[in-house]
Amino acid sequence: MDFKLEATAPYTNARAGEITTDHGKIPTPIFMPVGTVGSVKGVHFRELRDDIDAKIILGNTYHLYLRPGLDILNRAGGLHKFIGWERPILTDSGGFQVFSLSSIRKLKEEGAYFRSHIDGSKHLFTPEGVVDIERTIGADIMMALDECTPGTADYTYAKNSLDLTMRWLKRGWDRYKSTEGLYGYSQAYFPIVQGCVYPELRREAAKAVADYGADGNAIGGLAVGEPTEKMYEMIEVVNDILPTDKPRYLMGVGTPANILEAIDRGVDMMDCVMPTRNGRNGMLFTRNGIMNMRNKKWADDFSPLDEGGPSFVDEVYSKAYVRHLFISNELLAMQIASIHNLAFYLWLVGEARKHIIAGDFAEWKPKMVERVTSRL
RNA sequence: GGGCGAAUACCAGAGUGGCCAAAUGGGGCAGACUGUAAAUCUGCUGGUUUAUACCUUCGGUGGUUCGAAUCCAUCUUCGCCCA
Repeated sequence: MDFKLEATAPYTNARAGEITTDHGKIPTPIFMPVGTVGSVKGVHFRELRDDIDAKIILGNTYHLYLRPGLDILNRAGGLHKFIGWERPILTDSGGFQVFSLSSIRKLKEEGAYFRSHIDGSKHLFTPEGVVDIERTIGADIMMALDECTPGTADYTYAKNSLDLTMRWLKRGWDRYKSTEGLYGYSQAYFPIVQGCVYPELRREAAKAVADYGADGNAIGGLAVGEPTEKMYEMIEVVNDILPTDKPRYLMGVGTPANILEAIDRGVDMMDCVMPTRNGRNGMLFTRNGIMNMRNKKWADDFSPLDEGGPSFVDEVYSKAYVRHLFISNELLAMQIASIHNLAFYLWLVGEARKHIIAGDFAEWKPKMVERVTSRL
């Protein structure tokens, strides 16, 4: 994997660049749709590629390990072949499941013990084991196993949690360095900065992570319960230390405004379930603000879903029709919303990139933040 | 013409003397959702600008009772059965 920094916008830390992987190039800043179980929910790959123009998608180690399992993935020749997606894939390590499935997992020094949310069976995720799984999945970018510390953790918890994550990183990194990809292309391994909302922990983590000299570095444990301002502050603290010549990946963030603010602070890659999940639940993000498609006010609004928007669904379907589909609980509603939201997210980071290169990102961003946060 | 049964909030449908402004489901209105156990979850859904408060409601009318959606009489409408 290679990263080329192309431009930095004046008066900000926003950067434009390009990641090169064996499955293609990724312009940055970039938003990565989440396809946890090998599917971006409700969206065909043709739409994802040709309409949304996603450059890279996510898969999840924990979910794919449980289903379909490593044997199937290995025999399929890796996840790309299994799902029919030829562009890059990044896999999360299961670190987020350490957070989100906290009721059915137990952390030990050796790793994270999970009970499967599917059948209750017991599984152990070690830093080394996760690398092996991600090798089998064949992700272009593999994430280190971490503990995604809750944003509300106290200092002692956060410190111990970070220390564990850093010990796990060493073990995962060693496994990564001593193994190779199974399918003939290279795989990168990104360490993750934790440290909750404590600047000194974040700095300590960022320095330690930077020392590995990985192909890219991630910021995790944000947008997990802490105030938004704290999140922005932590991004600044960490990006002050992470190398500028490597991509920075802010994990799991966020709203359109979060994304613009993160880009402003030097983040290059982001992912979030929001465009798909909130889309399925009737929420549309647009250049002009947020729409709840279930609201009565759209019932007789026959204007295009998002006139001049980046996806075909924005023009061919009316607001009234999409509201009708949501009210009727039709599958098509969720598909249209997911396509729209993802296309919008990709459009948004694409615009950010243009303005970074043009040099007027600092003027463009606040106006855009105001627009995307308003409610229609 | 006779017999039986039923009428409850937007719909369906519980409730059969006080704990009933009335279960539950649907529908409706709004909100939440951030490295996906999520096509999910939460609130509201008679009126009174707030309400553990008051007012008006359970087909109509009239009664019994301290008290009625619940008991009685009668009328109306609907359904089924017999002529």
